[in-house]
Amino acid sequence: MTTIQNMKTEIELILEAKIIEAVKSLYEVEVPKQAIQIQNTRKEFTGDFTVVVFPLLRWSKKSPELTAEMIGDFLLENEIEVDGFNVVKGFLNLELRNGFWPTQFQEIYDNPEFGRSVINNEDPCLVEYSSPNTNKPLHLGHIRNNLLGYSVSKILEANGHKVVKTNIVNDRGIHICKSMLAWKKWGNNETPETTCIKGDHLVGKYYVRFEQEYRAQVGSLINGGMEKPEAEKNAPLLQEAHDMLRDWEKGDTEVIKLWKMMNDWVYAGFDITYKNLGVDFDVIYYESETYKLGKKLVEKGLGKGVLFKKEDGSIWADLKDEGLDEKLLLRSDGTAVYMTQDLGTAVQRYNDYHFSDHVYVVGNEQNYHFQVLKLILKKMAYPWSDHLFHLSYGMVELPEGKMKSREGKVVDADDLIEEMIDTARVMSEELGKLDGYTEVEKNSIYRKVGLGALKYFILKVDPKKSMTFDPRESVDFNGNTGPFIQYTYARINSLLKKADERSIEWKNVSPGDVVMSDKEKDLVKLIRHYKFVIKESSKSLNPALVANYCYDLVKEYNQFYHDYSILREENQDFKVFRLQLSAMTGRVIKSGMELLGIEVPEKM
RNA sequence: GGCUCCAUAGUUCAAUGGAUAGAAUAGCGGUUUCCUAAACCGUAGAUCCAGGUUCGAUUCCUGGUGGAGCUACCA
Repeated sequence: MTTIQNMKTEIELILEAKIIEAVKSLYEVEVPKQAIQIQNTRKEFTGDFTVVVFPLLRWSKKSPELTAEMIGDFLLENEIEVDGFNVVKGFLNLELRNGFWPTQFQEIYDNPEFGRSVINNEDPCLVEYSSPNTNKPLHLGHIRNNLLGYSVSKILEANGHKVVKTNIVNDRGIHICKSMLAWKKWGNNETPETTCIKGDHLVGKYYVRFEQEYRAQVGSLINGGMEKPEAEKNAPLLQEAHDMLRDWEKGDTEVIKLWKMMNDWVYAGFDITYKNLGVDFDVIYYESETYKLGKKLVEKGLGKGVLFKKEDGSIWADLKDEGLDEKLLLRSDGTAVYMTQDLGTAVQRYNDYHFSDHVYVVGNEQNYHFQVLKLILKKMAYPWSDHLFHLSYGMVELPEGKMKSREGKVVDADDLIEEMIDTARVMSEELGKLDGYTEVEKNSIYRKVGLGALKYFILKVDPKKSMTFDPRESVDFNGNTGPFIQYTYARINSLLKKADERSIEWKNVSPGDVVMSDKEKDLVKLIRHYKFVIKESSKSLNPALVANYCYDLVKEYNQFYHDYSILREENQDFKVFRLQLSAMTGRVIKSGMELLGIEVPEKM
């Protein structure tokens, strides 16, 4: 991803230039920028910024310590911001003048858009996520997908990208025919209304039913002496499902009618889940519409000689030159496969939006699929194929192993959301802090906290890594959790409210000369770091960076809050500064959590 | 078999090639006449193995071991 952000006024750049100057003056060489390593000084050491001098030794031809001393001396004399330094091994720790951090803080505090960039590219970035099948309800794996997609969209926006959130609904194919067939055979005309079952769950029930009946058929065929692969292929139920798919592609009225009805049940169900999860989309594509374009593209590719046809009439892409295998694009009976649809969807989207980049949030089990998708589009000479990114995330596993949706061994999304909110309610009632609030207020807070716990638990993990979801741990609201962060926000909010109640003037006054303690300076540094975090998380499409940052910030603030008086501080300047520091921390928490799709409660 | 990814405290997660590998949780021990104790402090505990590159490797390279995924005319 490309990120444009104006960082020219940064102290790092000033120091970098000065160090280049120092080296030039001391050793008479012009060193490249890459050789200048500046990092934040680690807390154990004294100083604000640290220059790593090892890369400079080849020019200085002196020991690390001496090189550091010489550069330190030069900076002390020639750079007004540098007030002192110390050298530890090859590390030159620079100490900045007293006024530096207060000034930095005021700049940050006065900038209401701190951390965010203005839109700098009119062509949007498309983010596809969710991508459900319409044959079963959403589960834990989808939750990770949805949270990642939504959060990545927010993060890209914060970095100045226009974003179009999109969804592709896999509403056609053999999977939905399985549910349809099972409902037709054993459904007794059940509907969400007659059963009071959420539509997606009802359809899912028949998908499971199909699998059960199918397994039974395969079993009896094997008992009859058939080999397993043969039996799996020839089971009458599967044949019937395939017949149904062919009828569907032909436009058979009966089949289409059934298909529409059942899909509508599912959509109504999904809408509820999406709403509860707090995610949404700007545009939704349906494979039942894009697969036709996909088929046309395949025909076109065949005509151009980019693709080839086998004797049985199936159409393939030959990717052996690219180190991959042959890939089927159209079955011998002329029906489309997954790849056909995705080709069509991609082209359709480019025609619709002229996107600058397109992010696909899809599980890592489809790495091969996206590799192939890009290659085929490239072969077909679409220049934008280089701008497709597969945000490949790892599986969510349960402590007892993998989820298996065919066996019904899944954590259902709706159940999980409800459980989290319930747990939040129980915890909160035990603590009794919301006594006196209305039911509506309380429920709103339970929701925020329960979902905050769930979302943070999932988003704090690096997307590309597979993760273990332990229900017991996910409902923990202490430690490195969403509620811990929310709690800190609520505390800050309460503090500021008290300040206002006591008519303390703090919002728009300058605190004058403040000598910051180390703790306060650490907090300011960490707040300042937020914009780097946003930038980096956008570059790497990684919300976990934001999540872990929020935690670090809150941890730091809690220590400050514990050790320092704020409202009781007698020095007016210090009091104002600490209130502003608290308010700023709150703003960053809220902003960061927003990027994760997590709401923060005003009290809890 | 081939390709890809992963391996860090008991457990769940961190660590742009940099200083003494951080947290959380579970364990043990503390803090509340005071701005929300869903908090804070202390204690103990880890880089799969063997080489290599480097001033410096959890990070990069090679080999091994262990695990996951893909390799479907399913999506």
